[in-house]
Amino acid sequence: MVKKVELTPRKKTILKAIVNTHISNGEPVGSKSLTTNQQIALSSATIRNEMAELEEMGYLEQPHTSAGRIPSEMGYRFYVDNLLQQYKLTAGEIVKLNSMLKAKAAELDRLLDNASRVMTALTGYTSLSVKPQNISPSVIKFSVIRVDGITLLLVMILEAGTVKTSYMSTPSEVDDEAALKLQNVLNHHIAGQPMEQVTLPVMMAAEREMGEHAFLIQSAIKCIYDTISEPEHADLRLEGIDRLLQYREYSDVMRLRGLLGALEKKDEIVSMISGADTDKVNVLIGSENAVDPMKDSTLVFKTITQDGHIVGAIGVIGPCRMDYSKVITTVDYLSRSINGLIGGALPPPGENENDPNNGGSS
Amino acid sequence: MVKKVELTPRKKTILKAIVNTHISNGEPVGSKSLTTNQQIALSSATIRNEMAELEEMGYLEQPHTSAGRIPSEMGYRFYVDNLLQQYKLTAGEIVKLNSMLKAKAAELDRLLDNASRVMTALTGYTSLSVKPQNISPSVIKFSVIRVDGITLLLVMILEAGTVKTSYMSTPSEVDDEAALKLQNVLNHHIAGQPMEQVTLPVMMAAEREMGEHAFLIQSAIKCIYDTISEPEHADLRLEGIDRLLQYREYSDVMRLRGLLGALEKKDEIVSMISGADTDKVNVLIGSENAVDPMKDSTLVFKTITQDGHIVGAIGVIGPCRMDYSKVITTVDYLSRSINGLIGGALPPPGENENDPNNGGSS
DNA sequence: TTTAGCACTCGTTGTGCCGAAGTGCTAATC
DNA sequence: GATTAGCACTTCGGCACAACGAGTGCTAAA
Repeated sequence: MVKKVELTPRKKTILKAIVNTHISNGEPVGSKSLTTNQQIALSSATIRNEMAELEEMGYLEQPHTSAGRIPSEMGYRFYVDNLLQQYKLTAGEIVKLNSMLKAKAAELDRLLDNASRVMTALTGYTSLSVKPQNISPSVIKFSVIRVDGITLLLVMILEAGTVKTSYMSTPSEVDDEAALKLQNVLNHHIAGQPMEQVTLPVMMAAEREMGEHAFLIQSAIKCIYDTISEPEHADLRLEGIDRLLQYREYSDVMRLRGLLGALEKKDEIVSMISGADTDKVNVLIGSENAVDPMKDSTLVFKTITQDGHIVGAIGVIGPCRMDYSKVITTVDYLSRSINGLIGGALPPPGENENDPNNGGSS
Repeated sequence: MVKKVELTPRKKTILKAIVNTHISNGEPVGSKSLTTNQQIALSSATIRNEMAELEEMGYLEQPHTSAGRIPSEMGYRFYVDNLLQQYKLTAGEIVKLNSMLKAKAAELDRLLDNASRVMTALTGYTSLSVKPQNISPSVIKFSVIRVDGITLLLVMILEAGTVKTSYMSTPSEVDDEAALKLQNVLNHHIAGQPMEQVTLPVMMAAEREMGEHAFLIQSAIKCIYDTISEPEHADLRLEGIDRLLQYREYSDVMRLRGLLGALEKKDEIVSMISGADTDKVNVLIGSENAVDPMKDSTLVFKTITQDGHIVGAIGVIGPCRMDYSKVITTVDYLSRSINGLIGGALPPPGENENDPNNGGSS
């Protein structure tokens, strides 16, 4: 049923027009409504024939006999891959984007949240931001701060610059000197290696070096372990959920519920995103999404990387009939900006340089 | 129309029965269906009369002439204040609650998240957790860690034990000694006082003490200021939004959208919660909620306090016909547990001691 | 004071009908 | 051969209408 033939330019024009109008009004588009289109100087009958062929080829679908056509997933895919017109951010939009990012926000957390908010505001879709868990990262540097007699604060600087802190209770009183000692020993023996390699011999060496305060090592290592290897329950945040409801695709309660339920399973989403391409905007249309209740939706996202590691992602979720052009551009712009701000390799995008680089994925 | 008269015991029983059955099935309850109730050995006609009077008094409403009655907001209020039967957490539920809390989680953030999750799981309603912003807290103790030549990490221990960190770029190379110096000076001059009191003279004194590294003070103070006085954009999190959709109250898309939209305005919700009573479970029924789109919903929450300050809150949001008994008990149990864990004055609740202490609020 | 009975109300459900939109196909036209 | 006009056909959505049922209020009897 689906023949893989190159589309004629005319078919492309028609397909593009169909997708565009369907995206904007959500209704099946009929042959007649296309005759008003400037690009297409054809009668409705001709268009009907072309549409029939496009359907034959798999790019269009008909909800029922006497309705217009809507793009199939394959149609959207083709549109995204080949027909997308470049969206140009307006000056106002760029100002909005930048002002959001300029807000004192050196920390990734806050950057992601801000980005999420502005994405929702600009695109009108629900947006998401992800901070994936670090898989047992190693600590670059320790610092031990004595809070009071029996409480220490461990500060851990992790690989990507992330900072974690954790309070640690000590079995007995410790003084500043002991804290400093602990700090030195931790930096000496533990820092720089993944936690799996902190084996018994390593710990014993550390204890030896601690001298009379050896008892601190046990608690400290447990504390470190708990802090950095905690699952961090895959932080996924949604912003603007109410936006979903403006599309009739989600007025079916069961479908909406399914989607929301799926989005609650944050780990799944996060692992999906973590496995994606890091160098482009990923567009997962309909059943390209692994999770079943998302098969009616489209997820557009791009990862944030630092030193080659994925440290997060931002994206947008909405119906398949999505303003791809605008969404992709926005996601791309923001992710580049963030990458730039956190000191990644990519420069922050200039105001005129928007190259979404949207490649297919399925 | 609403006469303030004491209800007869029989009226109470009937009202209670009505609320209970309406809560469980969501439909208007008719006089006949109540005759099967053991507590009420009356004919439907008698019950009808009582119901008519209860409606007269304002406790019940009739969606339309030939439907049963549903509780009015006032009915719910009375139910919550006077008729609520003690819900007894089952052993299994307590296990669930505790296991969630035992998970290594000394940090409030994680505690709140966990609590939220388990609340949703146990009650079946959407739950929320709030971490309000600290209004310009003062730093108890500073620690300065030299990351590399031109980067320092400031660690700030705030009043309630919260730890904040922030990277700070230095204008020129600094060594360990300078970092240590900065730490001492910050602890000496800045620690312990609210940021408003860090005035020019204070800063100058600090700079004087810094000697050749005086230039660090400016950046440091700006950095501190940015970090601790940042609005922290009122952190409100929802868990289990999909749960909302199982109630027919929210199958009306516009209403649902309104509610979700309102919940997106996190600041409003947070400020509402921050202004609430700290020593009991707050129950805001329908129009007792300040925000308009929440007027069809009920919000049950309790604040988490530490040293008398509100440091967070957990709660549940759902339709007015909510399983108040279970929800209130769960929220109370969890909030007490958390208060206990973060070292508040209240002891964590024992397994048999559930005293929700639900007072009216409007 | 309670209850049985009955007329009444009103929402819900199911049915049939009609119009609108849009198609596919055929035959005429360029 | 490609395009177009015309027409019969299909399907959905909305509307009116009737039948039904649940539940009430009221009256009169127990």
